[in-house]
Amino acid sequence: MKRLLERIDREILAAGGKRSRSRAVVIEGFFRAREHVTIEELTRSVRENAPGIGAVTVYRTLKLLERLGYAKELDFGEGARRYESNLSPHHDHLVCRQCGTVIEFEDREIENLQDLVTRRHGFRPTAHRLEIYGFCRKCASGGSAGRIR
Amino acid sequence: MKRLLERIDREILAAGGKRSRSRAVVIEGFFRAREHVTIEELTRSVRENAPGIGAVTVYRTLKLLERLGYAKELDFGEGARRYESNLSPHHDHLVCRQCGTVIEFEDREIENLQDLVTRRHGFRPTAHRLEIYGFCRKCASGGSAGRIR
DNA sequence: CGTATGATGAAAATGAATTTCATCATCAGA
DNA sequence: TCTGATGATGAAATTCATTTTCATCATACG
Repeated sequence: MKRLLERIDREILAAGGKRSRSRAVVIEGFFRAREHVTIEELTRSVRENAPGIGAVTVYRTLKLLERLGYAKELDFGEGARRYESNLSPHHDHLVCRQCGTVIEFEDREIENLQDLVTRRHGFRPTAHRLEIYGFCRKCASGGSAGRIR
Repeated sequence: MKRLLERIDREILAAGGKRSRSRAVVIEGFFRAREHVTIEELTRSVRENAPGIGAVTVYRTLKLLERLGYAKELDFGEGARRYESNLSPHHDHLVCRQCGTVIEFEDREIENLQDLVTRRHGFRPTAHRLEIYGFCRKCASGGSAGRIR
């Protein structure tokens, strides 16, 4: 973690930025946070240690991490974005409509087929998003059976 | 088209709704519009014939069509939703980051693999979204080569 | 040190989407 | 055909996430 933070620090410097306490706290908070945090969640957790930090700084810092390639924006259609760390290998998401649980999965074969389709249309792909919405094991079987939200 | 509009009309009546001129205009406009319209686009085009129609009515009518299963919300991360008619069979999207072109594709095999993954995690799927972002043939080859937006 | 400039946070601005509310239109029953 | 209940409408107000502005603070670097 320390190495990572130092590396990001160096990249920011190299890009003409300056160090800042607040930003460091946000970055560390982000990598410690659970996967798929919202700005609001992250702001709240970061403020437990550093109460003064404004939500604006969290917004700005996550945009920065995204530009540097360390964070990825997600949108599960909840009205607010989420961010995940980009350190773990690529994966897609299963999102439970009942309890909100998100399961990550990775499927080489789906990816390969996507590449095929893309190439067939003369497209040069740069990114993709695949989300499957439904009900997780618990919610699908549980009594409150799947009302669609 | 006439049959379709009548059918929707009946469904609205059956659900306790009433007929309305404005709504009829919006619905017909929606089915005539190009795939993947934004509210703003649709409002503008609808107003060419019926100038008085408010954007709110367009919002409400599309929500209604979605509830009835005739429209589907899309989000290509542009800040505003798009809607597409749900009459044509299921498909996914290739979105060009340069010129905005959207190509639709359908791949049974990808769908099958998705079902497999989903089942493997005990999930009961209700919907999914797959979008591949990149550069279309023209933009990938053209001089203004792929700046990422 | 001193200064140029990046970073911050509060408040204001933006912009899509939704809600409110007074008014209008439609349906159903008399 | 009237008439009352209620759904639909559009303008304006509201909401809410995100972005911008701006005065101030902090950092890097000479």
